[in-house]
Amino acid sequence: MKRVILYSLAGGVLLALLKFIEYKHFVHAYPTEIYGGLVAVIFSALGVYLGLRWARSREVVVIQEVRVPEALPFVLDAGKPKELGITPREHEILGLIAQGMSNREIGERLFVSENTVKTHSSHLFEKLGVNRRVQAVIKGRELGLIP
Amino acid sequence: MKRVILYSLAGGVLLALLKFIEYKHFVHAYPTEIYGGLVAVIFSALGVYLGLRWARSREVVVIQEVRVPEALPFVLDAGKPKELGITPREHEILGLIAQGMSNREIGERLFVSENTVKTHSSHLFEKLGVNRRVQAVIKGRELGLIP
DNA sequence: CCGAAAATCACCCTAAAGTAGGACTCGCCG
DNA sequence: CGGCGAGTCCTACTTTAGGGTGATTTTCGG
Repeated sequence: MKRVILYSLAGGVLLALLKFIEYKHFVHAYPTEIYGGLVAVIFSALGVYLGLRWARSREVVVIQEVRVPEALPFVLDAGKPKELGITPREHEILGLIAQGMSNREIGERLFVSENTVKTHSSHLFEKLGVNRRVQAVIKGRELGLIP
Repeated sequence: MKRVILYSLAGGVLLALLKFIEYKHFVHAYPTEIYGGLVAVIFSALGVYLGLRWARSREVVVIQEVRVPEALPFVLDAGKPKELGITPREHEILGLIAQGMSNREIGERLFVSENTVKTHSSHLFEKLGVNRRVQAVIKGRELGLIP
């Protein structure tokens, strides 16, 4: 609102200035049309400037809305693993892979050897039809196996 | 550009109209100040309208990017990479990694050698503070670098 | 035009991941 | 009881990733 008042004042000053100039030089030398055209051009420019200003400040608000990320609720479909023949252990390991853990870390977490994790993940990849862990994560997410 | 021309024409017509009115009624009855003030007001309004129009069309694009949180394929936050010092190429490679591609596949896609892809991904991992590609995908998603 | 950043590629080495096959245990079910 | 699925673990091998260093070329802003 401050801004509006300021601009209004500026417009008034400009208007007064033009009026002053008018009486001193213009009106006596040039026809009224030119004076009118001049005023029109100047105030059009001013108006456009004001319009852009206002809109820009509004745009900031929009960007604020951008910051809100959608938190789509993950519905863990308990039936999905069964359909694909994925065992609970394989499902569990998929979850840990999706968290960026290495096979060794997963083994330590589950108290099994790295080889076991490899076996499980191999079976998992086969069932998901992939051959890399990133792909497994993508596929698992698509199938609703992991959030 | 079409829009600008159209608005210019409209402005011209309005000016002509005012000029016409002026000679018929106004000038003989009221002082020039009032005429000037009228022109100023009208063109200020016109200018504000134009300014808002232009800006609004820009605004709408932003909003539309926001309103599609689920099905956005490659609409990414263009500001984020800069904050983290991530180059366009690194950003691009992050996207391909997130699609489950191997370094070799990425190299073939981008017509560069596998070594180059490795170099980029190493720098990328360093900037993201990770050391595995799955973690890079997670981090990238958290930071809004990838959908 | 210079210099910094970016992009490209190479080489070497290690670690991690993935593939293939076999083997053992355990619990469950017909 | 015998077989089956699940889980565990192994060896051996190949491929993929990742780390480090160094070099050249492009690109771009001052």
